[in-house]
Amino acid sequence: MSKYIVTSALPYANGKLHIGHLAGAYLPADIFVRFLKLKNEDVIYICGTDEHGAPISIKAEAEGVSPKDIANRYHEKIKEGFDAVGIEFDNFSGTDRQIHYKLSQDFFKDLDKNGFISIKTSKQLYCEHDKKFLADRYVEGICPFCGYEGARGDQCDNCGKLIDATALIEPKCMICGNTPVVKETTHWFLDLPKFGDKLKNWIGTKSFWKDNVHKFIMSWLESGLIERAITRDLKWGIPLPIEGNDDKVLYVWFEAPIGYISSTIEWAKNQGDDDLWKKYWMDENTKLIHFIGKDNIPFHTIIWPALLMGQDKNFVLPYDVPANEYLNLEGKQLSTSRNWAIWVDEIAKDFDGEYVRYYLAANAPETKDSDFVWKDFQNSINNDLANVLGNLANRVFTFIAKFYDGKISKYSEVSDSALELLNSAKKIIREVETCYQNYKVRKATKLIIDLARLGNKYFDERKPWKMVKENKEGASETLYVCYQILEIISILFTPVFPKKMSKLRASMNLKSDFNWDDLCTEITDDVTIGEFKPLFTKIEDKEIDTQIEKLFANLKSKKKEKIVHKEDIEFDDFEKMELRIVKIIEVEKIKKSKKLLKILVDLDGEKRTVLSGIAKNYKPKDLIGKKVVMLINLKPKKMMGELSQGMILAATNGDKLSLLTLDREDLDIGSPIS
RNA sequence: GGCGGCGUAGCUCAGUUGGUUAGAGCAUCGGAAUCAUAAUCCGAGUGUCCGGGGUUCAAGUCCCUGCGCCGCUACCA
Repeated sequence: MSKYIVTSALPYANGKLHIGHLAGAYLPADIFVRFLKLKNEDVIYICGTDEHGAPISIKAEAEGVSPKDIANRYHEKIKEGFDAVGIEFDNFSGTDRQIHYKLSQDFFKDLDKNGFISIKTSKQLYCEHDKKFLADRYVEGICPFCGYEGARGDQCDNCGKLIDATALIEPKCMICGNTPVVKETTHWFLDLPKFGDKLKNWIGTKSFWKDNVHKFIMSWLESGLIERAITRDLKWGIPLPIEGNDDKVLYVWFEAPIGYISSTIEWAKNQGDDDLWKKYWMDENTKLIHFIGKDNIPFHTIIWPALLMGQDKNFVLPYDVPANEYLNLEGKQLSTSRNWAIWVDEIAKDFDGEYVRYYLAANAPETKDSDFVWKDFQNSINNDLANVLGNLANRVFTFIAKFYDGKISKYSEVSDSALELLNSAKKIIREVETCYQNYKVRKATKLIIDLARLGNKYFDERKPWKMVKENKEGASETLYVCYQILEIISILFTPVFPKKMSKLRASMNLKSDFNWDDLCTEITDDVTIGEFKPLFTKIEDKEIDTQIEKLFANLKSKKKEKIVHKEDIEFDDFEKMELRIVKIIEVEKIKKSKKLLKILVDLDGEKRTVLSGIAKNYKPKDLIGKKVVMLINLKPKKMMGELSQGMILAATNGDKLSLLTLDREDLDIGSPIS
């Protein structure tokens, strides 16, 4: 028997969980693990929060608490979210614990000793007031690309581009507000290219990996591996284990995946056997399976395996990395910043957590992005669960109670239709098993609901309500067979509905200690049913309408961004700008660009070429003849091989854009603006 | 522009290595039934499988091309 370590991506401890997280990395893993446990496999399910990095320490400083407080707070919130929907880890740790510190430092030391670490100096922003390097989010300034004022040191929130902090215009230290200086700093790099061949060979053995994962890795490998910095100038994190460098910490992406191991070590200690973790991590037969979202593919298939390969200890390498695609919400991509999301704790408050499990399982983004649609959520629950499965259970139970005082016996003769049904059930059992084994949760749920449909069909065909009047014995066969079908479903659906199915089994007076093999043994005893209440209650239209309203209300409330005023300027400053009316005479698209238009304008005889990023909002032919406002004396700039001599003014709001035009057409070209 | 993905019934999607008359659920219409949470069951379907070309005895599936949409990326003076 092989052992399994199943992990889900470590959630970052500075925010809550939303349904996209669940659908991608947690629910599929949880279902897989519950399935393996049903099969009595030796499996541990490991996770924990990722607690270091700049965003957490910045939030901490903003709130005047310690980073640890932030990490602890969200660790608890995230855990509550998981509990609410029944995601059950064998261990849920965090990366700010001693075990993890030591292990991460050991990882670094081994890599260093084995020649996989190099040192480089580079330029970074340094605040002389706070005496520290301003990594990533510790600095804000004007985005060199879009001009957005709140751009961070690593990325601009407005245009989404990655930024080299030294390129920021008017950078400001987030702590004191002073202007930082550019200073050299030293960083340690992981020499990824040295692992190139080894990685290629290893990945070559992974032909069974999901197609999307394989494609992603190959394009990464082909574009060439580069050395990657694994240290940061921060206080919050795991200190670099090299003397005299206590101002450096290991970068989160380096240490976070090590959390899978340290969480397992913690688990072993809790089990009272400190070395137990080695039996999993150091056995080459262990199947290490990482469930992640698609954004995590390179880390888990290239960098993390490289880290493992560079160790003295023989750690097992990932066996499989089933990466899921994204879950959209009502047709649009989930977005935390725009508040376009459904939070796990909130949905679990309004609906049964297992409804959420079912819907997300039935719509898992396994091969492509899928969509969470509230109306569809309601439909799935009401039709599949309440009407099909719930009703099957309900009609069988009430029938047995009503006509047989809650007790029926094994039938003596089996009808053809019963045989047919039981054979279909056997086939479905095999198919469901294959699906679970291959992370195909979506198909598994569909198959099980199909079985419930077959049950209803069989019940209708046999018409026990009629037969019971003439041949009570014969009618009991139908009930007995349906009872068997329900028993099968109670096992098949346990990975998805652990609670509901155990409730169902309790009503059926079935043993609470059961496993997958029980699917092969037919019940032959008399059965007595217990107390029964409907398994699934329907979701009313009103409830869904409320949710939809809430969703859009959130969106609106977030859309209103505060207007941040700029510093006052002198009239002279304004006078410096030469703004004039120009007429557009020729427009053509720049082939290589989606947004840029090349515009030729007439400035009272003089002609100028301007590039403008308005191709998404205006068609070239609609622009010709328009009189617009242009900044004339802006320094010319080359873009996409063309020289732009000025800037056409436009108002923007999100995707909307409008050129500034005149409300009196008779004004001359070249008229100044003042 | 580069890389990747997608385009199948009104809607959400299945469609394995090319192989009979292209499927499921929902919604719609008609019927049966009354054990059951008005639940269930049966029947009816509607399709230029995005367009065009090609390979093949055979294409939703493979190749080329055009269009449309999405994601990442570059671009936004």
